[in-house]
Amino acid sequence: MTRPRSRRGGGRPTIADVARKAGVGAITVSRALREPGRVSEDLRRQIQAAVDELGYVPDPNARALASARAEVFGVLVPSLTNNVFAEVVRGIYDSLSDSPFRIQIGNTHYSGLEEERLLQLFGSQRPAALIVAGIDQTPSARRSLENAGCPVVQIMETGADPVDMLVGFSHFDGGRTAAEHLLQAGYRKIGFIGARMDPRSQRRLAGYRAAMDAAGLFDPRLITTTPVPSSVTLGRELFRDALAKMPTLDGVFCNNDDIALGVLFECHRASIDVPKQIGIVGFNDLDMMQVSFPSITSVRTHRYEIGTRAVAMALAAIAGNPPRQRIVDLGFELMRRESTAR
Amino acid sequence: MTRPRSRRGGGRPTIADVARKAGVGAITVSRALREPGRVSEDLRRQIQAAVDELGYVPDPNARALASARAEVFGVLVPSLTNNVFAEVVRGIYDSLSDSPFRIQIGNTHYSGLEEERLLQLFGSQRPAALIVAGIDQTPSARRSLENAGCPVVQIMETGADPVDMLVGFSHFDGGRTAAEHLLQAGYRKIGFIGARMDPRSQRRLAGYRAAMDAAGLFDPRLITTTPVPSSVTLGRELFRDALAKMPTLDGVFCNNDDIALGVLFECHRASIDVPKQIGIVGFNDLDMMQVSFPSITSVRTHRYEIGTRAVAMALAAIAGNPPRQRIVDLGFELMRRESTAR
DNA sequence: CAGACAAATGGTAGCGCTACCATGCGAGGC
DNA sequence: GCCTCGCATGGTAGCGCTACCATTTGTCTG
Repeated sequence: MTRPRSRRGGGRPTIADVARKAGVGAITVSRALREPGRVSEDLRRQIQAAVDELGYVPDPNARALASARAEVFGVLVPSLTNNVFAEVVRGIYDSLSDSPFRIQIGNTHYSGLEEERLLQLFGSQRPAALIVAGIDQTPSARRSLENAGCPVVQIMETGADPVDMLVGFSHFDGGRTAAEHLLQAGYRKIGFIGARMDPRSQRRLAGYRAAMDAAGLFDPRLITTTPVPSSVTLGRELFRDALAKMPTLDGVFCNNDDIALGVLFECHRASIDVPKQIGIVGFNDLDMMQVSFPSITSVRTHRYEIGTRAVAMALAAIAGNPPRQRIVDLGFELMRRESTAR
Repeated sequence: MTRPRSRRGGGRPTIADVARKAGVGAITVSRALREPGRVSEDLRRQIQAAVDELGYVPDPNARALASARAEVFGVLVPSLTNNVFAEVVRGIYDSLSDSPFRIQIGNTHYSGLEEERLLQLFGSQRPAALIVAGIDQTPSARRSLENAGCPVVQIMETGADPVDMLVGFSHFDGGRTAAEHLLQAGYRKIGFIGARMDPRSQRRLAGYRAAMDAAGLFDPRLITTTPVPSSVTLGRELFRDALAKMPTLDGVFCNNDDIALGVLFECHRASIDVPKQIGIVGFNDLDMMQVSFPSITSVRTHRYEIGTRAVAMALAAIAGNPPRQRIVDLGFELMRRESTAR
C-alpha cells in the first residue's frame, strides 16, 4: 500500500544499511561510532568493517536534527582579510581539523547589526560552541550569546565580564607600552595614527593617551585617525596629514603594522631619517616588520594562539570540564627594533 | 498513550507553531517562506505576522534533511592567511551574504590528500555548490567533484577541461608577461624567486622560462625556489641566496609580492639601487606595491572578482540557468612602476 | 452549463539519525 | 535460590522540515 518512495537521497548508504550488513540494530551502529566504549569489541569490529565496505559517512544534518545539537563551531570575526583575524581563524581551523566539528565563519564587517543578524542565524543551527571577536556586543547580541545554550568564547581582548569565557590581551596596555617605549627612547612629539577605529583601536589609543598624559606631553593635534579601512596606502596618507598638521612630529605609534609600513615608505620617499628624525612603532608584529629597512619596532600579539586557546577552552567545556580559568590573558611583547633605536 | 516527549529542542518555535498561529497548514508556511509566489497575498501576510511574532527561524538541519540538499556552499582553499585566498573568500562571502546560503570553508594546506578528505566530508552534507581552488585535483578528488551532484566551480586558473565551471586567469601568461617586461626594460640576468611552489607557481615559472628561452637568456642557475611557505623574511633570504649563486643578477621576477617586498628591503639594506642595479617584479599586486619606495611593478590579479564571479556562476547554475560560458578568464594586468623603470 | 484545467491549500509519509525506554543476561548479595 | 543491579543491545518514536499527491476552488473553453 505504502510503496517506499524512491530514495530522495540518491542512494548513499544510511545507518540502516550498515546495521543490516553488520547484523545489528541501527542504534548500535550509532553508538559504535559515537561512544565506542559502550559497544563490545566484537560488534565494534564488525560494524567498522561494514562502514568501510559501504563507504558510509554519517549525515550531519540528520544527526543534528535528531540530537538537537550540530557539530559546528560558529565563529564571528569583523574581517576575513585582515591578517590578524586570518591568523586567529587559522588557529581555530588547525585546532579543529581532527575533530568532528565543522566551522562556520561569519563576517560582521565591523557592524553590530550584522553581528546580531549572524548570531540569530547561527543560533538556528544550535552550534556546539561560539567564538566571537570582541567584548563590545550590542545588548541584543549579548543576549543571543547568553541564550545560545553552548559554550561561548570571546576573543582578542581581556575584561572583567565575559559572557562565558574570554581569551586575549589588553589593547590599552599594548598602546601604553608602545607610547612609553617611544618616550623612553627620547621621542617627545609622538603622534597616533589609526585607521578604522574599532573598539580595540580605541583602547590602544586610550593607552597611548594615558602614557602621553602621564608624561605631560599629550596634545589632541597629535592624533590622526579615520574610519576608512586600514591599508599601507592609507598609512602613507595619514602620515602626511599628521606631518602637515604638526611638522615637528618626531615619533608615531601606528595602530597597526600596515599603517606603520606606509609611514616608513613615506619617510623613505621624503628622505626623513628613521629612527633619527622619526621613531616608528607598529602593532601586531607581522612578519615583515623584522625584515623591513630599517626594521620596525612593533607590539607582538599572539593571534594564532588566541585561536587555538579559544578552541581548547570550548572543547573542554563541551566535554563537561569547563576550564577553571575562564579569562585568559595571553599578553603581548614589545619587539624593539631599528625604527626606534635612536 | 503516547505522551508527547518533552521537546528536545528547548522550546524554539517550529513551523507547526507558526502554522497554528496563522491558522494554516504547515506546508503553506513552508511555501510562503521559500516560494512566496505560490501563496496568496493574504496568507503570506498572515504567516509573516506569525513568524515575526514568534521569532521563528527555520531549522537549516531539518530543512537539509527533508529536502536532501543543504543550503551550503563548500569552499576549498589551500590557505586561509595567504592574502590572495583571503580576498577570494571575501568575495565569496560578500556575494552570498544576502542569500540563504551558508559557507563552509575547508583549508587543504596545499595537500591533495587533505583535499580528498575534505571533499568526502563536504559530500556528506549535500552542499548546494562547491568552489575549489585549482585544477590539479587528485584523480580521487576529481571523481568526488564529478559525483557531487551540484554545481562545481574551480577557481584561480584557466584550462580546457574543468569539472564543471572555471574562473581565473593564466599563471603561465602572467609569468611570461612579467619576464618579458623585465627583458624589454633592458634587464638580462633575470632571476626567478619563488616559495612554496604549488602548481600555480610552477606555471608562472614555466611562463618566465618561456620568455627567457625565447630571448636566449635562460640559465637554470637563475632559479631559486623552496618548498617553504612564502613570507617577506623568506624573500630576503632567497634573494641573498640568488645573489650568492649569481652575483651578476640584474633583475628578479618574484613569485609573489611578499617575496618582492623582502627583495626590496634587502636591496635597501645592501645599498643595491632599484631599479638601476636590480629590477623587481612582483605578483598579485597587493596594495603595498604601489606605496613602497620605490614602488614595485607587479602583475595585478582580480582575486575578489574571482570569488564574486564564481558565486554568480554557481547561483545561476543552481537556479537552472547554467552560464553559457563555462570557462571565464578574468585576465591580469601588468602594473608598471618604479622598480623596473630604468 | 458540463468538462477541463490551473491555482491555492492541505495531509501524509518520510528524510537519517538519536533520545528514551525496554529487554535479556550474567554477576553479585543475602 | 531469589532478587537486585549493571551492562550490552534493541525497538519505537520522534527531531522539524519538505516531497509528493490529493483536494478544493475558481476560471475558462466550447
